[in-house]
Amino acid sequence: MTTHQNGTKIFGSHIDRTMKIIRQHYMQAFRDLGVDITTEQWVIVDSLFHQDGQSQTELADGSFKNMATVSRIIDLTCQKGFTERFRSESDKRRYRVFLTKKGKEVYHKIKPTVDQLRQKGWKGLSDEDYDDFLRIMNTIFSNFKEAE
Amino acid sequence: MTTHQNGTKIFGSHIDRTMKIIRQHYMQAFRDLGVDITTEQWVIVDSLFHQDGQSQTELADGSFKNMATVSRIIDLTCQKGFTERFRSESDKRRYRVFLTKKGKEVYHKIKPTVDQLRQKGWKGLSDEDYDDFLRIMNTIFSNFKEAE
DNA sequence: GCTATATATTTGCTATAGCAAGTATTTGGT
DNA sequence: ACCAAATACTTGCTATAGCAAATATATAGC
Repeated sequence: MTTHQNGTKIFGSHIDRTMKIIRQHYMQAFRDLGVDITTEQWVIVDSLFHQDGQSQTELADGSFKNMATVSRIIDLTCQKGFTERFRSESDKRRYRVFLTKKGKEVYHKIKPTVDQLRQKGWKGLSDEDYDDFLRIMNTIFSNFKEAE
Repeated sequence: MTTHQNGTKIFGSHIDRTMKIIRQHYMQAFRDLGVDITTEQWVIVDSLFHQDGQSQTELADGSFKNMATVSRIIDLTCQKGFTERFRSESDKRRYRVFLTKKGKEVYHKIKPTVDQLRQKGWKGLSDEDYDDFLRIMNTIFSNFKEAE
């Protein structure tokens, strides 16, 4: 992986490969735990645990996913019995998505492992690094976002 | 997006959303250029431009992709006439993948735009930030990689 | 030279991802 | 109250992604 090239900074490939290995280790950890859930399904379950009854649009915005993608992920979490969909009373276009009892159990089963993975991933890095990390990631994000 | 939570550092979601927006803007730029190519196909074309005749395994390793994924990406770049596959003489299990004339033209057409995107993405960030960025990304990567 | 093992690639399966088009419902303007 | 535009969601299409099993070829150990 070349680091420099006529002054331009290459960042995409580093971000890509880091994201891939994170995903792989999450998947492996969930498999080891014996929970049939993917990382993207976990993101939704985690989001609902902290705020239950979100609409699919809210879930999409919160997880930076496409509405179509969220629609399909929730198809699967519902099939697996982690979530339930109900039409919103006040706006019949919307669903409200809720965690089931099983969904909450899965959350509690997985959460400690997620914390361990986060600590493992950040090992050797400091609080200052975290500030830098957030600033750099948010800057790149905004540089593209603001151009939209 | 919560930044802290009982001391553990959340990094996956930031990396994920940044990677997504990068990909989207690359895709849009390629569409605007009128070139029918995806970001992942671009990665392969770029790699071959710098070292032609790589095997699929080498391309997979260099781009942190799965061999199956690379196999399918190259199916598409061959269909589109950007690349060609030939069986290696010395090892008939392998292919050697080469850029075609069209593939090289596509590279030259796209490269300036890619440089612009890189500069745009890094705007507001310094050379020191780049060192931090590389160190942090590589540390997270290694923290997981070394556990394998 | 044979056989077990390793390597390179493909194919099938499932999931994520984004775009575009379609449906249903709601909202805003008049 | 009515109609146009906006919003929420789904579905079809194509591409990326990883795992596992299958095929073909190469290599190592004997």
